[in-house]
Amino acid sequence: MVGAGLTGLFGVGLTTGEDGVMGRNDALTGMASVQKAFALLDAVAADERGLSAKEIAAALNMPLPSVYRLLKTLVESRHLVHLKEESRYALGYKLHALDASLHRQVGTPSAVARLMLELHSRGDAAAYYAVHRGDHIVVAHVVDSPARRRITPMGFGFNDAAHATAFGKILLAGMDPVQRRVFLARHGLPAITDNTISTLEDLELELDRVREGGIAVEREEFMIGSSCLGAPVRNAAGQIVGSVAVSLNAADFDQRSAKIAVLLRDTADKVGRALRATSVLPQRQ
Amino acid sequence: MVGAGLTGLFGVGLTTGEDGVMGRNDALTGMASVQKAFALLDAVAADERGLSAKEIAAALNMPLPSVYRLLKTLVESRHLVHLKEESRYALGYKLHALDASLHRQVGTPSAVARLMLELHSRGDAAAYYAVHRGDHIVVAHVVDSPARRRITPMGFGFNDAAHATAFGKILLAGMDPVQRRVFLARHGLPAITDNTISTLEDLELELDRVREGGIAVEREEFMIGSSCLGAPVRNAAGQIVGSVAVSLNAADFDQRSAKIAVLLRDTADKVGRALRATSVLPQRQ
DNA sequence: CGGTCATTCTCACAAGGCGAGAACCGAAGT
DNA sequence: ACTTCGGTTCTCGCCTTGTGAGAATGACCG
Repeated sequence: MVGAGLTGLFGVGLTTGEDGVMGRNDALTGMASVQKAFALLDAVAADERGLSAKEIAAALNMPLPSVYRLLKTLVESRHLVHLKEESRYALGYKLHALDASLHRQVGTPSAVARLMLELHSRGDAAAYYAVHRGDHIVVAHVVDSPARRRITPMGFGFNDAAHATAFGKILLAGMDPVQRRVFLARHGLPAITDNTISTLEDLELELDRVREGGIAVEREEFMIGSSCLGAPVRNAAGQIVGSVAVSLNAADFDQRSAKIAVLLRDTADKVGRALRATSVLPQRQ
Repeated sequence: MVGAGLTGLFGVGLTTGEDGVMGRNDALTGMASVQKAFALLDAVAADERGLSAKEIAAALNMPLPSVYRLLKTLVESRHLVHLKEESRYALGYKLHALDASLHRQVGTPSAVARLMLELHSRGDAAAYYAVHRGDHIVVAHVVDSPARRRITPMGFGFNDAAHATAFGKILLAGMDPVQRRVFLARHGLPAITDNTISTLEDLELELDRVREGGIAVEREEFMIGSSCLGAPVRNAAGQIVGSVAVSLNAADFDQRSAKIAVLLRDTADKVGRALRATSVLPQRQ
């Protein structure tokens, strides 16, 4: 039972005896040792200060020699570091390099980053830039500041609550009906707050409003106390390839949404132009 | 010869024939499959847009089925994503999560982050916070802005040119002689620019000056056109556990170094106090 | 010098990774 | 509808290589 969360990743080999049948029920993907390596990374990442070899062995319940073998490999490749004086293993700097590459691949051209910075200061609000990537919707760039914090769970990366965010609504509104249906079928419409739109009919109506107004509104549908506005970024063909958004607290929202909407549309247009300029032709959906 | 850089990682199995003896000459660290998984990640990371399975197979020269097996595992663990519509594989969001954990582990308490932000704006310069981690010197936090760019290669993470940076000199000055000798033996004193201190004697003299003045100065020793100032952060026992620094362009440096030095000392003291407050007792060297 | 603890080594076993080839699948092309 | 083609998955023996108990090494503490 100990560490079931982690060892569960393997699906076999725990209770090493296990005599029973346990036929081919394991829909497990191969590369057991690779999976273990990543499970180890996760285990180390989970602790604020890193783990000792013994702790890792316990967490993943593997024998110590195996843990050391993995550790050696991971340290050598700089995905882990060995803090010798405290005999602890912690995450290595290679992971930072990989994250930097990830950011490069998700790709916010510097011109767009500048525009978002401008949006942040002129709009006096946390600013977001979201795009399609594969069949996901991802937040590619965020600009916030201590004074204007972003909505915390809405940082860089994959986002699966498109129906409850302004940028998500923009991108959904731009998808063709089939894709949208597939997308929504995969993600469902979980009710994040009491205000979250959670039926397909309501969502389609909302998306119609978005298409008409050219602006997406989200009122405490993702987080109570925060509301967002978003505008579409279009490629040369007029397809929606991205979205620019800001988040405001509920009070600000009522006072400033009109002005913000103008600013957003302006920014979104400029971003579109910037994208067309940098031949980084953004993938259509 | 193709892709030698990557395949070289394995050290075997390239030219698949290879008949010869090929005894136990490989001082290779174990876990071949794990190494391959990470080599694959690197290969994918290297390309701006990600790679197709076939391209990966070519880059690593492995047979296709093996590549697909690895890909499946990595996609499943979210370290890669499969961009189906372009049949490409690119880096996944798990890498961002790992990097976030790395930042947590390197650990800049938010109080310190605030102080650095303040240093950045009051000093009108890019600000750095560096600490010991294991037997490395790492930049734990950087605050810069379009107006006051950091020195580009000096971002978050492991830094191996301590002798050519202000924060490096501070931390070196605080190490005990034995550790310092070991550290310098490992890293050497590469001449990054014409001004880099590159003999042990000169460096020791410089470190004496640092200890006397309580400030480290670096004048275009790391990058022509940029100079830095650094001050020590001490723990309750008075040991140097970190360093606060700023970079300036050469012109600014001459005009403003006196004022900046005062500001730096002040910030470093406050950081020290903040660290003592948050019981995140920083590891001594 | 007798503990404990972290790390590495040894070695025989067999799990599991390997790779050629074929099969499958969906998307054009004709 | 038939074919072609590229991408992806499956099959199936071979044998590399990962495995784990246990012992050895070595640093450090008392």
